[in-house]
Amino acid sequence: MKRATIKDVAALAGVSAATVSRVLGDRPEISGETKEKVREACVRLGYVPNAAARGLTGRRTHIIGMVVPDVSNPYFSGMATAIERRAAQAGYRVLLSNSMRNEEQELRAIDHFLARQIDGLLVAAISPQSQAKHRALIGNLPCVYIGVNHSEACSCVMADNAAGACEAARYLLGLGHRDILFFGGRETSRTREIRHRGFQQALAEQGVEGRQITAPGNVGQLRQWSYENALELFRSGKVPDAIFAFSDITALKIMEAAEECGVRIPQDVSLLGYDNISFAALPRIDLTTVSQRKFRQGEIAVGRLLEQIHGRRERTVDLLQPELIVRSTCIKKR
Amino acid sequence: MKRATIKDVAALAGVSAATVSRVLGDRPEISGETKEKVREACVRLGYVPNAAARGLTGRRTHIIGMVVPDVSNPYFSGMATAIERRAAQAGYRVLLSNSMRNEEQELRAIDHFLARQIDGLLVAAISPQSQAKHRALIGNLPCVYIGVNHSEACSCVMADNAAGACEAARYLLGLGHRDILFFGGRETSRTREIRHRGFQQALAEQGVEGRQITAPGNVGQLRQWSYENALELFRSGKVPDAIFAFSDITALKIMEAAEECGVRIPQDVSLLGYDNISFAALPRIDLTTVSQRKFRQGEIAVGRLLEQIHGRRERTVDLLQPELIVRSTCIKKR
DNA sequence: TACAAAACCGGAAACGTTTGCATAAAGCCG
DNA sequence: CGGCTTTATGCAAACGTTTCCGGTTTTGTA
Repeated sequence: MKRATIKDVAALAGVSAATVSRVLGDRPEISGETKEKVREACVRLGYVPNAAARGLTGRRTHIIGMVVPDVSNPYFSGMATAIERRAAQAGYRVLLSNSMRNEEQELRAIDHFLARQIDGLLVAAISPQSQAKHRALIGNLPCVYIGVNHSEACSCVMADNAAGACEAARYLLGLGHRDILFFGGRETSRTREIRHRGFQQALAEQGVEGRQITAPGNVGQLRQWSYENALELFRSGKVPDAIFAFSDITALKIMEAAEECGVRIPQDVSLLGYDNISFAALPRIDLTTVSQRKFRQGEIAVGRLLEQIHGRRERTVDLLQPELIVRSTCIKKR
Repeated sequence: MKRATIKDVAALAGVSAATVSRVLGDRPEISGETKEKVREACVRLGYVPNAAARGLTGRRTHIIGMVVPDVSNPYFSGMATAIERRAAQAGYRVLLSNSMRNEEQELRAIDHFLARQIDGLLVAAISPQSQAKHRALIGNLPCVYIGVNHSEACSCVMADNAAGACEAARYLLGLGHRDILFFGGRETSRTREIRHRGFQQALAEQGVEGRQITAPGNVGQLRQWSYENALELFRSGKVPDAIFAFSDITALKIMEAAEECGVRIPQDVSLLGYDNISFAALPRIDLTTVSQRKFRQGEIAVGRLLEQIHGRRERTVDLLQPELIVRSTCIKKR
């Protein structure tokens, strides 16, 4: 039950392999009649070109690689869907890898992808150190970073985290809160750093000082950490006016801890998230948050990558403006 | 900046290409000394074997294909993570495709995958018709179906949906509910059919009759449909004792509609979901549901697929026992 | 009608591996 | 020390395409 090759098709159609190849490429130099015959032979044999052989002749493989920390995270799974769809439309397939926030795994994945002759790479790097190491491997392979970027030389598409955090913090200030706590995220996370900077800037404008609590870089389960530390916070009694959570997932964990401790949101403390994952919109949650437009990010990233693959080599940077989504977890300070 | 080939390595190490190939395969018939030399040359040149060429020689590509309806659905994204991880551990990469519940896209994806000489295929088929069509394409390529299966001939791993639904329905009956509504899912969905069958069976045991509301097969946004129809249900005033939702996502939409209509859960109506997606565990949601153990499913699926790839050709069927997760959305009937 | 230009197609090399077969060197036995 | 087995390596074919370079045949033009 071996698969038909181009030679089989050629034999059946009574032409040469070269001709078949040209028909498949829909090149102009063959007669309509021959094309017909060849196409017919193709379907008769159920012929499917062998991608490996194609890749070998030095041309496109039509595969792009994508490495993210974890697709089961709604943020990345949303992006992944958008990416896969746009890529498929353009005739590209995507090879997936989860780095699980592990530098070695991230590098190994990229290495494997390179061996596969991928045409381009999309990566959500876990750290600046890690990204720096990619560069050596990648060479001048088309590549765009998604979500975060730590290099002046790389193309990227990301949300303007500083602006988003700034806008959100201003909103909190506008509601009269002054004791605002920035909660969560790994201290090594660049994204956290940027959001925190936007947050600080907004506070500084009003001359108020902010607090923060961050997770050590090496915590395995950030969710777990968030829950435990929120619990501790609420039990300590030093509950702030408002909490600016690093992410929606973090915010959800904070809610959970609050529930546990009898702290009411938003009556006792306002809570603001970041990401606008789908569950934030549920009535029972109804979390005020900032939308990163991950879907759009994915689409743009693929678009930019394809541009690069097709020859455009300048660096591109797309900064999407995040949007504050006001729901019910933040209210005016009494 | 061309990549180094095996010949370059061979030249640098002063051996033949064949020898290099054998070193890479860590074959026993070469001397330790030569191995050293070759390995050294490899790192010096930053050599990475060309996977296309490897695939061409008729051997393994170490790629498996995975097609699911939509990775942004938490059910599949959880499974995808598990799959990718297990596959990576075994040295396999995974090519991802979303069928978006579209038969043509599903088939096209499989076709592309075949052209890529994948070693095996994991698919969550969208319908029996669709799956029947795969069979012709796939031939005897290793393949295991995940989540659903409609063919006696295919290997598969799935949760025992009938048993899960049955157990859940018995639980509802045990709480004293008699007017129980099975809500949601596409009428064309085999999974829905099976869950509904389990549900009916449990009811039949007690001699009670069940109602059901299903979505037409062609609705685009099932979530939207669920929300609207739940709204309609609650507004009609014909609120049942309990609702058995086809999935957690559906249940979430039902909650949303209930909120909107002032119907209280669980005081006015008990609600039970299915899937145990992560958000079901949040205190604000705290949905009673059935766990499908999607993570475990993914792991087993990869395991079975690898077995097939490595030669074992009998059909395997793994039916995981689902687990009822009791939370707070179902209470005793008043 | 003759000849150049187009149009169409085949031959063969090339892509980077793996592997069966051949071969050379080395070790073993008596 | 001569034949024989082992061990270690090289040669070359094969995998399925694409594409360059020509070679026929047809068409157009004078």
